[in-house]
Amino acid sequence: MTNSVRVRYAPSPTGYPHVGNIRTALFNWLFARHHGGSFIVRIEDTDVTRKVRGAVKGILDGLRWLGLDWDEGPEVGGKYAPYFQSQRLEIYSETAQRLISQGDAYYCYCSTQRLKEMRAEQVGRKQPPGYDRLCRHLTQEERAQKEAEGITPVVRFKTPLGGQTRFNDLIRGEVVFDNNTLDDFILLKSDGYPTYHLANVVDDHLMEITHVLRAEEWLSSTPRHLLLYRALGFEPPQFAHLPMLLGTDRSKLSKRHGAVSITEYREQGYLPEAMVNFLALLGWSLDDKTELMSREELIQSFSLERISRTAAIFNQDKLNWMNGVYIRSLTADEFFEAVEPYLMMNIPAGEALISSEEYVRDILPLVQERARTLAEVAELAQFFFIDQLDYEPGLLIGKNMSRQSAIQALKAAQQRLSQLEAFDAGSLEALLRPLAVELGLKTGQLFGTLRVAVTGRTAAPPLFQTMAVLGKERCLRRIEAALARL
RNA sequence: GGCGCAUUCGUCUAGGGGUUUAGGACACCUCCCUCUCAAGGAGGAGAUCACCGGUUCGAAUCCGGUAUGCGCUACCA
Repeated sequence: MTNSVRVRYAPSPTGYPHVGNIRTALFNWLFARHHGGSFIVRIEDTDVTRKVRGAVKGILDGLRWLGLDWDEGPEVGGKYAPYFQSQRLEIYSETAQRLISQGDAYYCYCSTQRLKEMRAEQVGRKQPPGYDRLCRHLTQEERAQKEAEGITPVVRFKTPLGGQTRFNDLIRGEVVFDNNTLDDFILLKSDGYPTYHLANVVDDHLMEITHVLRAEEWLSSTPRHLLLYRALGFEPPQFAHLPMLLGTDRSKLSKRHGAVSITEYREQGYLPEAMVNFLALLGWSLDDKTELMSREELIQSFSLERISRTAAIFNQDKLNWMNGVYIRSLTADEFFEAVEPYLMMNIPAGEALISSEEYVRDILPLVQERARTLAEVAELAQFFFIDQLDYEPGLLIGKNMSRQSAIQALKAAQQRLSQLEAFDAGSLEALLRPLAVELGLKTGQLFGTLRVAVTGRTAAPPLFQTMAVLGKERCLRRIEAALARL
């Protein structure tokens, strides 16, 4: 297949995998899969000072968790290896050398101190800050002089002084920049590492990337990249700048908006399918109503044309809703599998799981439709796992009930229940409903009192099923304990 | 400050000159179901389509300007 689509996800391992970043990965992946192309992961570890240990693993684990498999990249290798930019340093410095000898780049010896002062002065004069090109015209002697002083230079690109750079963004349409608003940006840092601009352009070319789908924050850098492609004689890929993801206050999504790392969402018990579905809808839509879509459906219907141009706010409420939908759609076995690790993290639930998986499996259907996250499950089912219920005794006395009537109700229930042979939901209902009438209570009153006695809560799964799962022993003991509290 | 991008219910969005009294979803409210909570069902409220001009018989949709927001303006990506 010729002209096959090749896209890449190029994260920088400077922290944990941010959902905004992962959304970019998702769009790239969907685009590649939709077109039967290749999805490549390339680690852009060119900033030694910001490198974070374990970040690469976090990113890859995040992709794996969401089911975003890559055709080339770390662990799987590929024709264009290596896929870590820190292992491709020679390529970049050779390219920089070539640019210098072509006259498209030059050494710059300016100190960070001078650069800082220059910028401060420019800002003070309300001038746009930017490199003043001092070293662009250094003579041979001046350069030799600087070298003799032992200054390690950086390499800067000779940005054309005039003209315009334009391109057709696949999402935003034609974008035009005047070259004179661009300064002579750095290609190679003094530590020998390339900047994003150089490494990105070189690798996208070498790895034969056909489409660059990246966040909007890169839009302003695109003319620099285009200028580089031209100087290098490379044919540029197509660009598509994705809308950004914002926090609830419309600023760039960050820590203070809550969870931002995909790892955190995983820990909180969001299902990967829900996460993929939700993230896909942030900046992309199929039509005016379709919202619930599987990975396959997303792949099939994904297209660049339907990506929106406006930044999107990450709506946690909607994610919660969607995750609940996905949780409810799970079969009993799938739900058990999914929730098991979360139960193990909760001490009483974990112990129950170890001592009787059957018991836990009986409990799960009662909480499945009430949980929005897997982490919530242990909390919702907590009363199934502990013996000492902790609740306000007053809760046993329902609306329009007296302490006396609550005691009377519990005693009567205790008495009847102890004689009940078949302790299943149907039998319990057949026994308890008439009992309410007998006691002159509304069903809601009797059941409410029993619910608190048996679960310690006013909101819980349906009473009869709950009691059936708890079993006769436990129910009677809890009623006894409730009586003691009144 | 300069440059760039954007602007439809609180939020995600549909819509791209007449089919729109601007549709859907989340959240919110009411009712139904009901032993509570969920889930489900039926409704409701919520957007003068940022603003001002222009083009047109007709504009949320096209054009211009303004405002606002965001991004870039690093030997960070």
